[in-house]
Amino acid sequence: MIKALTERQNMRDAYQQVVRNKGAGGVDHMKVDDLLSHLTDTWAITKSFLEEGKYTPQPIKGVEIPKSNGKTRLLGIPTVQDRLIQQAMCQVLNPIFEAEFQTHSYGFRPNKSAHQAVIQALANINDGYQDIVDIDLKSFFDEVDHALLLELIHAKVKCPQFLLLLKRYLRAPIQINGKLIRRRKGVPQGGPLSPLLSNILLNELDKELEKRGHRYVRYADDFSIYLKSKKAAKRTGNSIFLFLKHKLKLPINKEKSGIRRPHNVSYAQKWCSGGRS
DNA sequence: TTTGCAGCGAC
RNA sequence: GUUGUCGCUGCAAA
Repeated sequence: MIKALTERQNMRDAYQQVVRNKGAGGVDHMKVDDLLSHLTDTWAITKSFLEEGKYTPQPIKGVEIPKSNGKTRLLGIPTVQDRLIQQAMCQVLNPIFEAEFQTHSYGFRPNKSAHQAVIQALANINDGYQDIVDIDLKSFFDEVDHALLLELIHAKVKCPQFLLLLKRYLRAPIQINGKLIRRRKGVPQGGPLSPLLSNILLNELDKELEKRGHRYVRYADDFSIYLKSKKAAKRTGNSIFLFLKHKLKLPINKEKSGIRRPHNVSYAQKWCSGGRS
């Protein structure tokens, strides 16, 4: 596994992906081949550190940005080198877990869009599932349980070096105005791996919902379950609340969660107007 | 058919 | 200062 990670082609792809984004956050505009040859020695060192489990990620930079609702969100931005390594990790993990993911999860996945999620939501309503349980996970990214996540990945990936590296990325301290702060839970919002990790954890929720035969739609941490009566919706909502709290150790924002009817499907309206339809 | 640039949206 | 994944649109070039 760690070998696949450090393969030259995988690193090349990871580099291109990192550089493709925006101003490339501190990467100078070297050509890929230049960089790779320039990295021959630097990268060899990094590579051996990765393979021997000696690599320690640098702290992530904490940046507060304003959200649309007036509050702020804390980003955790890894260094360019760590973004590159995480991207490479993402590329080897993605195909493994993509095979596991359920069809009604739409966030952060290749060939899946918010628009498709809306179509599915409307289809559920059209089929008579008109009582909708809407659950809002409280600052989901910041609450992810490390042990649980590592356990889920261990089930599919046995390579100890890879798991150690991943653990170190999860535990990397965050630096806010020069102060280093330890992190005991959560995935940094800003790391290339984070969206995939969030799906890996919430895939357990998907599997539970599938097992119970529910109609549902999930887009990242935002999801709804579609039932045929208010009573069933209430019961399911409570049950899933307990599942999330105990099995996945995720707190729920009770004020923003609840049961509603299709005419105020807020997110569908948002997606319809924004994402067209 | 494909690639490069720019922008928009979701979380 | 501002990161990330995914999706879409537009333009340009062969």
